[in-house]
Amino acid sequence: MTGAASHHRTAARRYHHGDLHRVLLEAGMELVREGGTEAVSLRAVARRAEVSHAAPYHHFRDKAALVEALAVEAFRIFTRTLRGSWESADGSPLERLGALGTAYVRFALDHPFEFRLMHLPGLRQMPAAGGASPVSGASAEAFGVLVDAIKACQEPGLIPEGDPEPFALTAWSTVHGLAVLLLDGLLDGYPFEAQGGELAGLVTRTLGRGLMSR
Amino acid sequence: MTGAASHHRTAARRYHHGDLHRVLLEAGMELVREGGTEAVSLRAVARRAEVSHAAPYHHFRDKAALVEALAVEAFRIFTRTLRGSWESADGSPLERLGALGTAYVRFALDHPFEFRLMHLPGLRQMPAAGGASPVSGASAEAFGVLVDAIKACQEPGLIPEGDPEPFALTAWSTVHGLAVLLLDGLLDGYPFEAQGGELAGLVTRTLGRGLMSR
DNA sequence: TGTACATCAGTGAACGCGCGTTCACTGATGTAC
DNA sequence: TGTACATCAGTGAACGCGCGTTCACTGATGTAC
Repeated sequence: MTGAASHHRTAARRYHHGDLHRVLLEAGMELVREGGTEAVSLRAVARRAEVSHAAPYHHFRDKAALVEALAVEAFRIFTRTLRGSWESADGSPLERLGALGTAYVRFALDHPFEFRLMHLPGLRQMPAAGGASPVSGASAEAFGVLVDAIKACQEPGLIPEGDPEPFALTAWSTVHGLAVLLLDGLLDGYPFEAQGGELAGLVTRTLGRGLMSR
Repeated sequence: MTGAASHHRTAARRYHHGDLHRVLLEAGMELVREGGTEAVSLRAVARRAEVSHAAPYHHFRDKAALVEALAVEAFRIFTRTLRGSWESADGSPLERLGALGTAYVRFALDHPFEFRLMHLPGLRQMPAAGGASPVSGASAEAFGVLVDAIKACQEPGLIPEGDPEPFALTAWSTVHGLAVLLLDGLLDGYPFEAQGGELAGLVTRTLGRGLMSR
């Protein structure tokens, strides 16, 4: 058994990797999960993928491009989680909206590094080919889940009619703020620090009352 | 006029600086305002203060200590701004609470780098001498302004009685979330992007209704 | 008021580090004929 | 089915960079007597 072969259970190592792009992204996400965005460097990613440190340049223009791709990836996972939570929630649309908000906060607490990656400063100034950055598109899709939930509440009259986006924005701000404050540890010192679920319930109930009573 | 003297209008340069600690903090805050937290390094701060790059070690144990001190400084400015806004606001306590929320968002938009500095990940794990980190203390004071505002609303019955902290937390989450989303540029693509004031008004009105109607 | 001396707060050289990026190269792959 | 050749996707050495931190040093300051 050669050294190279021992690194790869399924296939002998080939000079041309085959799917290095994919492997690099996965290595990057692993690094993010383990050590946050700070742990991501082109060299570290290459190391993790067991490839020379210059190889990634055949797949990403520069470091920023890799980070951007990772952020898009994180947003996709996030959106899928949110959508799953909305679809599997029971009760009235308003109750399901509450479950969605709780899922938002829970995701942030369960995947803090991915969540922070999605909100890395400067991520949106990337000069994309067309106009809007891929990250903007990915985050817009996550927001879409929220907007749909608001619409579902409006249909039976649980939330007043009209443009759903202002409502969605308010809801988004609230759960996002709670998630960030929890992640920051800004709420560590308070007696009601029943992290996650309880706080999220409290906050979303208040939010729900505000949304209902126009 | 010697070179050294031309750098200092008021006094000739002395070997012992006199107040280097203060000057280093100010240089650090300047760097933050100009280029964000990423622009802060011990060497850059020393350069800005016109001092050798080893000098800061007589005033800060290491880089983390400097960043921590800068974050505390930023929180102090922030708290002062919030308190000023609450004290100078007109109208009912609920209206003044709305003004406070708007001031929160406005601060974030006006001082994005300082705001981000206050919420740098990892800032709170600093091992302080006693127990709680100085940053935690500084942020608790900012939160105190919000709690006091909630109490002022409870007194005339505008918000239900009881522990004010859950209410304050909800309000905090909402304005903090809005501020962060705006700063992230997550709201750039939407038609209602009347940045700051309008969005803040919209969100705080919904929040206010939620707080009132227990 | 003067002097000796400890302490404080600077200086500048040096260390090692990991990083992003470039470059000439080479092995593997796919295609035209 | 072969063969020539262009292209693709790797390799490994090298570059320069700024950084945090340490160290021996030195000038300035303050205090005891």
